[in-house]
Amino acid sequence: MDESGNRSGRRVFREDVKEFLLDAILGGDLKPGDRIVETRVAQQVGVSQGPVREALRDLELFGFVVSEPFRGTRVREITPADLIEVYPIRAALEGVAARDAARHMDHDAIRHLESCLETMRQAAHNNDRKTHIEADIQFHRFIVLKSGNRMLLQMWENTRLSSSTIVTVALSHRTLLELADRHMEIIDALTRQDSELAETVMRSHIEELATWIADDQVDISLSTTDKEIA
Amino acid sequence: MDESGNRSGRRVFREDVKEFLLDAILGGDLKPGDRIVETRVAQQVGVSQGPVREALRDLELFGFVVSEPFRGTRVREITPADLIEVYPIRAALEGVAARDAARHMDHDAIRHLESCLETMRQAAHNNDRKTHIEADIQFHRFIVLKSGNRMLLQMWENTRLSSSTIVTVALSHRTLLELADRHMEIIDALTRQDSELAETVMRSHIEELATWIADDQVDISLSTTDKEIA
DNA sequence: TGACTATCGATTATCTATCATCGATGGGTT
DNA sequence: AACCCATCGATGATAGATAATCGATAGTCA
Repeated sequence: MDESGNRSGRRVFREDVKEFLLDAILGGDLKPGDRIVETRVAQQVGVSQGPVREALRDLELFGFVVSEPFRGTRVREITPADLIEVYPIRAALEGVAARDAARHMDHDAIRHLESCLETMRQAAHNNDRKTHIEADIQFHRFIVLKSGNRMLLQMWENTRLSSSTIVTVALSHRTLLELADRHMEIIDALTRQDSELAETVMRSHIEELATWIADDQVDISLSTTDKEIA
Repeated sequence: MDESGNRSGRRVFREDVKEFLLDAILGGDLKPGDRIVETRVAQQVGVSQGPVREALRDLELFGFVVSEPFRGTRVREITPADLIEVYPIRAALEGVAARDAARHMDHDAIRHLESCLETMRQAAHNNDRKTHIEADIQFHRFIVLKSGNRMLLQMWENTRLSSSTIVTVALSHRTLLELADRHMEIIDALTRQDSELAETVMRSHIEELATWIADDQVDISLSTTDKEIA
């Protein structure tokens, strides 16, 4: 079965439109607050308005955009207040994921995480924020995958939890190397196959991000240049 | 602002269709495995196919139905394996909700929970499963609401976590009174405004459900009559 | 009798046209 | 100059038509 889950491999246009829009949002072509006009997107992608409406609705439920009936759709502006709400959720979900994953972490799995960490370090060295973020997300996603809980993985992917990593990297004032190296303790906990420790460490790892955002919130209001995301 | 969040109060047809379908699914008119034909629903509700497609997509993302491109939509069959995956998620999320809610539980809030518990007890006495379920959901929803985390509440509502309560009541072999009374310890923990205790108790409350489902799974495969949901 | 293939009906996906809504703007009045 | 209201353009929402897809069925052949 192909990646779209369809036996025949046929895809609906909604998926193409969604990819197009996600690329634009995550790539910076569409910025927070930007209005998304259905008919314009339809023209750009080469489809009719229907699949565009469906794609936008998906993205709305995933938290990437916001809309009101008859008033159009905008790219969601993620505020520090949003992040402060999302981190307890991430901490809880990824804590459970780490707990259940700890029982399935063989040598290859640990090496995969170490590889992600090494990629983060290299990216920090090169000041390559984009690669750093992708490796960070890949690190966390792998742990959720190893938990064996498909519903948890779907929920993790279908919310904008992973996009919060993007904003954290942008908003926090830590160096990329700092952000990379703090993943080491997760690897240690998972290597020990200690479920309880894995959960505790993962929750602390994420809850600390919320503390940083909360502490920096005063700074942010005094300085707007940090809002730019690579 | 009205409940649809729209300033002018205008609603799109998608919401009407969604309510229609949810009523049919939760009310038993549409059973797990039943096929949902877009054009037929459109005719029944009195709208065109477009809003029906949008409503079905929402319900798919919420986990109530499943579909494949070009192959139609069916009501999702919730298996014990599904539940065993959902409970760790519920436990984690509602644990966090209880933790954060514990700081905001004034006297009126405690009384509201006690009222829900009393409704459950009355429903148990009357063998009224539907009212019992509704009060149970209301109980948990209120705690999530009191956490003050809007995103958590939205996530709790936008997944089918609440529908897992429906299935648990049906699948577990406990009496309705047993199911009602086990909420008492949550109220106790919240009354103490003890965040850590509240989280621990809530997680145990939900994780125990998973244990019951896992233990009963052998029984379920031997007896199909229990699959009927009131 | 079983396997294979063509056909058809049901249904989904998409397109186009049109209606409804909202916000911006300009003119008129005070 | 400020305020109010009518109008209009842009855009969202929906209806109806049509194209594409899939599964069931029937016919044919070995």
